[in-house]
Amino acid sequence: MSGIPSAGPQPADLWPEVQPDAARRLMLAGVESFAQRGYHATTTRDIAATAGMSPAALYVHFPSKAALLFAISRSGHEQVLSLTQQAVAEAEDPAAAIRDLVERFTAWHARRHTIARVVQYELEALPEQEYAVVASLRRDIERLVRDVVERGVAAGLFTVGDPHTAARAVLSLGVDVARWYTDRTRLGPEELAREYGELVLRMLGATTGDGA
Amino acid sequence: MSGIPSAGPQPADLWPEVQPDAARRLMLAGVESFAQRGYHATTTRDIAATAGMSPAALYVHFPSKAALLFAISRSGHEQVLSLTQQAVAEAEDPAAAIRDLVERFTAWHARRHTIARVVQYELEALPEQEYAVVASLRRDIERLVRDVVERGVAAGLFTVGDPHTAARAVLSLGVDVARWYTDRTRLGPEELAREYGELVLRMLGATTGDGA
DNA sequence: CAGCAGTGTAAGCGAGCGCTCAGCGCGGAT
DNA sequence: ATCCGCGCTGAGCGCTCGCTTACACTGCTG
Repeated sequence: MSGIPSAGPQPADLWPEVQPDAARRLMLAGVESFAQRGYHATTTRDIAATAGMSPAALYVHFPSKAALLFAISRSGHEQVLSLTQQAVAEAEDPAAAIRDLVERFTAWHARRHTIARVVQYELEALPEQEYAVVASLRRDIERLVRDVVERGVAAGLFTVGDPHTAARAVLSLGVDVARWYTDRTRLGPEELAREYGELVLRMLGATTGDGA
Repeated sequence: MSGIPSAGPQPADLWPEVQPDAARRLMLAGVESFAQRGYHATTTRDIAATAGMSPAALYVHFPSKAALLFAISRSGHEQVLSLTQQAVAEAEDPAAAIRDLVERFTAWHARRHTIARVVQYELEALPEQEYAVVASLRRDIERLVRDVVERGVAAGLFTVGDPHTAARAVLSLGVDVARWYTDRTRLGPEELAREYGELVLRMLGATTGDGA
């Protein structure tokens, strides 16, 4: 998969750009802990221990436990937004855009289910200002999907009663993957993604079935 | 606050059978607090204050904060299971069963979105033994849905690649309603439910479209 | 009237929380 | 050789947490 030795379910190449190596290890440890127990049930001692440091080391790199969550959450949301934008930009028509979007969105939530869990389910633990930043990113993602669905309906490619609700359903399907997907799930991220792409296109009443 | 029957978003008739009135008020307060802030971020003082009592009063009716969560979670899961069973029992064929099931499941998660949030997203805060009880209820629900989808495929009513994944998707759609639905959502629970029923039948490639 | 079970409270205990701070080791520049 | 500053630690502060205890009030029973 990755090319670098690695081993274990933890994606080692997640934030290659995050500078002091210890800061990256803390983010990794934070993701692991927040995903497993939730933000509020995780102690700074948990995170530090997972990262192999003393509790005080966290505060050398992050001003607070909440700031660590924010770094993880913002980065994750930016990844999802960018992946969504790419799908829409590269597709030739709304149907292809939706298929590509759902496939990438689903595969990301399955492959990165640990981060995805934090991104999707721990955002309400963020302080007000930080919450506003990720809420804005989330609105961007939602608007993007809604626009594609509406363009598809306008072009006569989709037949749905309420485009707004249909767009919600499309995102719901992908988001919820983060809740139930584990490393032991029978289908791999790409297989699941392809399956979900099919399901969503049918759900939207896409006239184009398969084709190239 | 209450006293008078209903008014407000809080369903006053939720647990009419729960015996000492104060115990029911504590469960109501727990639901409200757990849904808003999450189990771990909620203090026993929060719950008591919302219920209009002193912190110690909680321990007159429940042996622990976790026991209160369990009472809420088990009751919610039992409601969902029973509503799912009814839909399957009363339907004439798998297509009608799925439509009815999705409609009831979705409407419940929308109308009771506060409890649904606790039921779907706070179960991992339960102690091991209590978790096992609700996990068993959840497996029952999943098996029920999977069986209906498989019967539909066997009868040639549905066309899906992988019934197991399709069943997951059906439940996902409904569960995720608890995450995003609010009292300010444009569509009411029943409207949303009907829309979702349509979407799911199309997603499963149901040959029967509408009809009575 | 006494006795008692059921329901509630004020006060506070021990533990663990997020976070701080004085200081230490070590690599690189002087 | 010395010094500086970054990365990190051990110790611990102040606070809030879940929960307990001792006690009070109410209404029912004999």
